[in-house]
Amino acid sequence: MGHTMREVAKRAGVSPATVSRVLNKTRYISVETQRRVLEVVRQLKYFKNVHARRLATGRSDLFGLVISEIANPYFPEVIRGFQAAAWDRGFDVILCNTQYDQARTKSILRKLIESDVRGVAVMTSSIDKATASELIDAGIGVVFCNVGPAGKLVSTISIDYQRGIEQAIEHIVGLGHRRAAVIAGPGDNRTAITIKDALVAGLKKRNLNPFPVINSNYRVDAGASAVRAMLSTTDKPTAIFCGSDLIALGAMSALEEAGAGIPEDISVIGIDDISFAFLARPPLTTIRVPRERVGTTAFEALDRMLKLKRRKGADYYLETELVVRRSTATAR
Amino acid sequence: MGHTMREVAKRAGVSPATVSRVLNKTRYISVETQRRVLEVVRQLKYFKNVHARRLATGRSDLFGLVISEIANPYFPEVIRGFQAAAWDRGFDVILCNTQYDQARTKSILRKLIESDVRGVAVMTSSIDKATASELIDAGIGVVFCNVGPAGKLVSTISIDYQRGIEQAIEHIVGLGHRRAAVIAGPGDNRTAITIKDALVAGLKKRNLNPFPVINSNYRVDAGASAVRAMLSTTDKPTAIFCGSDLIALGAMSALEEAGAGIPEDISVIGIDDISFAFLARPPLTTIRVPRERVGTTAFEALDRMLKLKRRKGADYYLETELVVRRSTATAR
DNA sequence: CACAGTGTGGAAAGCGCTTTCCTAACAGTG
DNA sequence: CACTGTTAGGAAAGCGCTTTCCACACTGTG
Repeated sequence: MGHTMREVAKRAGVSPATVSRVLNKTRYISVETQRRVLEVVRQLKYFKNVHARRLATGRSDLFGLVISEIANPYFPEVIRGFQAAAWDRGFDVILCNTQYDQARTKSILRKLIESDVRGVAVMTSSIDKATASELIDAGIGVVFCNVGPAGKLVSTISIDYQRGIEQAIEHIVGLGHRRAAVIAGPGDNRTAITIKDALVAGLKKRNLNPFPVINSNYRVDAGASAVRAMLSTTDKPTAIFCGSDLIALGAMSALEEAGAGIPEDISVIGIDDISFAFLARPPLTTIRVPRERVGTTAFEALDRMLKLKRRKGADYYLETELVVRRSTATAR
Repeated sequence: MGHTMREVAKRAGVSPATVSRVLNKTRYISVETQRRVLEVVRQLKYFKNVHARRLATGRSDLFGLVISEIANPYFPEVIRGFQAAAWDRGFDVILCNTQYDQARTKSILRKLIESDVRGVAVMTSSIDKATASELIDAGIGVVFCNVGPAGKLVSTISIDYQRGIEQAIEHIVGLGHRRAAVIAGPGDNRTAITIKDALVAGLKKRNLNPFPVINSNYRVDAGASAVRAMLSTTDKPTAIFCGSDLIALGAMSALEEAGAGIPEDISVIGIDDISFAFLARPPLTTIRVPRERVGTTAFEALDRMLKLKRRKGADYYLETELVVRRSTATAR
């Protein structure tokens, strides 16, 4: 469709090599020749072909970012962070949603390998160890973000929920609550389990033996149905810890429907601090996860790992912290 | 890094051509030969190189999707729709955020051309006609989604806000409201202007002369400050039309802070029906934009246009409809 | 038996770039 | 003046695939 370098070279009266060198500034070319070449490039509206370039250089400037579902409000900031970090260093990113679908995930992985990406950041638990090793075998750097197995050759980003959860429980205990419930995320999700365990352990440590944990999924209506189930029992909690902000928002809407006041009757705490958390009514008290930094850190982890001659994974930890808003108050 | 087709061919005792044909099912190859080739492919964990392929075939299987900001909740479903449609037909998509930055937009455009994408869907108003024509000159299909100029060689997707807005105004009038305000989106945004004009015209037609329109931006706190300004005047509206759900959510939170009941004192209506609209409290009455269909339609528009030998843009219209929830009620 | 048709596979010419050598011209040095 | 260096640029060999053209071996037909 477009023009080729050879055409540009001919019109400028130079060799393709020279054109390449001018365009990539890869060697000094006399000012006059440069001018001629650039002039022709402008006239012809020439753009170099990235596929040919990648083939010739033998290395790609691509990174993959694998998430589960783009509509999940957890991801946008992560994506932004990752992309920004990659762009800053002249790399491009291929964004892939698994949509929680195994077959699709397989085919995504294949595409990433075929695209010869340098590294991929995996943000979804739907990739298992075997699948990941395909990447590693292909010489591709891998970083798992709060999912999946650590390993000699993969880096990991771990979100330390511990601290935020500690703060949250202290906050709630300090407000005089004695009966707390936990609505956890899906039972097959590593992050959800970690959070649930931390919550339960923390509550037990302070002798607030938690209500039976309710597992839900991350869909927006999951929190709602969990709450409806909870309210149908006689013994009601005065505080609810939710495995994500989405669950918390669902819970809040069900609580309101049931006529329970937040925070007068029941306090609600979420996790993530998605952008809507502070727009909720009342604004949601939540444990903030530094999502944009998850993205940038993931990229940097890859970048660093790939620079090592003897490749070796590293582990990164990111802190969480409690953000107190108005969905929590003294127990009545 | 990986193996090449030649290596596979040698180990399987065939020619590279045969390997290519087996892998792409591009010609019948005897079952026995196929088996041998595939066996070697498995042994070697061979993956074909997509850059070489694209270079050899001379056409790419890539489409570009240009949005402004991935954290804007309007986009995720659009992206999902576009990606899904592309994947279904074996194409890949390059997702680009302009972040409202001109320089960045320039460089994105260049990258898309260099990547030899077949078409690009533009969902942000930060690309002007001149820039778009660079794409067209490069033989790339272009579709504008509710932004930018129509033209001989570009297709457009237009969201028909008219109908939804009609319904919304009727709804509000039917509830007995006589004093309505409009908080519009940014004044330099084509969509925002369209919506504002339609709202104002509709209100005037029914003799509800609207309050002075307040322009805001799409940031989440814009609605809030608009409301604060509005409430400081003596004459208060009983209904507020917001240029987007985000603005509406901001408005609601400011109204609550100011002690105004929704919907008892003031009804609020948004536009978009983002996924959080129904989680708001009260759940937001809003004009739904079929976002996923915007994405799929955009892709189909490109696909169709590119199939024409004599390329020619077409225009597509997508309907909106009112979704009544609980943020609107009879005027008091 | 000659011939066309068909089914299976190989040879080789690119695709549009990058990059390694080379070369020619010129300047600087002892 | 012979030499070494340096500087600006060209020739050409790929990068790893696809695809056209060709060839060979069969089969079936008149």
